[in-house]
Amino acid sequence: MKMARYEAIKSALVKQIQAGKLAPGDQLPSEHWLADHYRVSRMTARRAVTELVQEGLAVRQQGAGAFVASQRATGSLLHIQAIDQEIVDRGHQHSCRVLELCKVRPPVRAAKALGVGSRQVAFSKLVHSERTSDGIVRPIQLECRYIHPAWVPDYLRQDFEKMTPSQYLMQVAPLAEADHVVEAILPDEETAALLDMNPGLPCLKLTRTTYSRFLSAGGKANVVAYTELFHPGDRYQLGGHLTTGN
Amino acid sequence: MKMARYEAIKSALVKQIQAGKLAPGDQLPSEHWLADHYRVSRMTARRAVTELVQEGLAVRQQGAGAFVASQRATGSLLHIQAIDQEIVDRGHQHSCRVLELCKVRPPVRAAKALGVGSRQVAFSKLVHSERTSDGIVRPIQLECRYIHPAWVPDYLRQDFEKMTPSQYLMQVAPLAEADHVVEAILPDEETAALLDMNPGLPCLKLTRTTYSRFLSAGGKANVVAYTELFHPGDRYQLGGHLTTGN
DNA sequence: AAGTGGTCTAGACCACTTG
DNA sequence: AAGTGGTCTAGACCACTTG
Repeated sequence: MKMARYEAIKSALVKQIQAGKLAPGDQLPSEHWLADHYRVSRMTARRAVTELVQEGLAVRQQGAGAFVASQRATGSLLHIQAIDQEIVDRGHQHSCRVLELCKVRPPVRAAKALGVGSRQVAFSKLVHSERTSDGIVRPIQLECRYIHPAWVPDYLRQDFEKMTPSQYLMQVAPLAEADHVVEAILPDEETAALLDMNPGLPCLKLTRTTYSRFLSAGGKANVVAYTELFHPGDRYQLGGHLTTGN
Repeated sequence: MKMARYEAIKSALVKQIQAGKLAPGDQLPSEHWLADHYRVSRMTARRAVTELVQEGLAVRQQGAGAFVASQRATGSLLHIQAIDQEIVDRGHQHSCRVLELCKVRPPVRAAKALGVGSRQVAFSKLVHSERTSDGIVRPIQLECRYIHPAWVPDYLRQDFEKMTPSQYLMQVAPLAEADHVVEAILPDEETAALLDMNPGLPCLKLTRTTYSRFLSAGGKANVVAYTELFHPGDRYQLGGHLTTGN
């Protein structure tokens, strides 16, 4: 197992950072110096530094140099998946039921996120259920989604029991980004009933604002959807494993 | 504003992917072909492809080629920060109070995560509070942390009102990764009291398992800490913005 | 055997920051 | 003015996958 030369340089630098010889804020050796010192071309030395930057261990500033990144506080990442995917990944069966699919005047928070003022938008309300291997079916997510009208003229004509709104949107408006907010709330009566849960027990609520990869052009907004997702607290948890540092 | 040549190639490829001319699974033009076609060196063509891969739009397979990545389900990421950082970022003041700092026999779930059997481990229990600009101080997080004994012999001698456990651990055992689980729960009486919240109102609970970047060696475990974090549901939400794809 | 990506060279010019 | 990173060239050899 031969180590690439850029990897050797990189791990030498990592070692110095971990040993504290290079403290946060300290300047790394310049790419030219590394190239000389390790007798490699600058492209190779540069790659070592580039990977440190990509891994969040260093930052670069053109004209000035590369510096050891300040230790980030326990910054970690949580991966959020589509609910149907999540259920399938657990080895269970997903199904969903459409409760509403119509035009509505959105609540203020949704109208704000979508930037539609007081115009009407497409709205869908679904319950996603999970069937475990014992055959038990239980609701796991209530999805309330407000769609920017410019983006999805055909949204209201879809059959979301066959293809989830999330899947449909992915096709017509490839998604690039999403904002998420996670909260613990007490469900209102209707939500508790739809999720088949004891009122008084908490809900995990996700609020998602979805953006498209296509840049906004010609009056089309960049925000595609504003979605509120409610989960029974005793039946659903959000899990994630991801690396620290950037 | 001149566009770099690798960026031009990259955006040409992105356009073809978005237009559907290159569908998921299709092979991208080879780096050699791109170099010829755009009259650039292969290093430059390669960089264009490399960035597509890093952005999750393509995957490479040595010897075979690069291929358009399959559209992922709405996978998005949530950034989780250390609480003190989060409070400071909001422009408020952070403080914390140590409730317990001792050795304990950990609960089963913690013992399992740490891999310590029935041995004793270091334990800390803190309340983190936020002081807003109006001078109001309110608890925002209850932190219960179990520490693998092999990793932090001096843990129990620290003054965590000066430096948070998270900051301390970062110094002695540089963190690489963390598992997170997010739940909505009802707090028990003690937790509700410590967080100064109405019992009956929900808590946002984060469970974090922290790993070190240093590989396990000589019997030292790789898991550094198992932590449970409780937040008042009406005062705290987890927010995050991040790109999709990968 | 031919094509592909993975690594690497030994230069070059440029934009930018710093003393 | 000197040093730094940002981009780029025109090659090379290698490891790997595919027909």
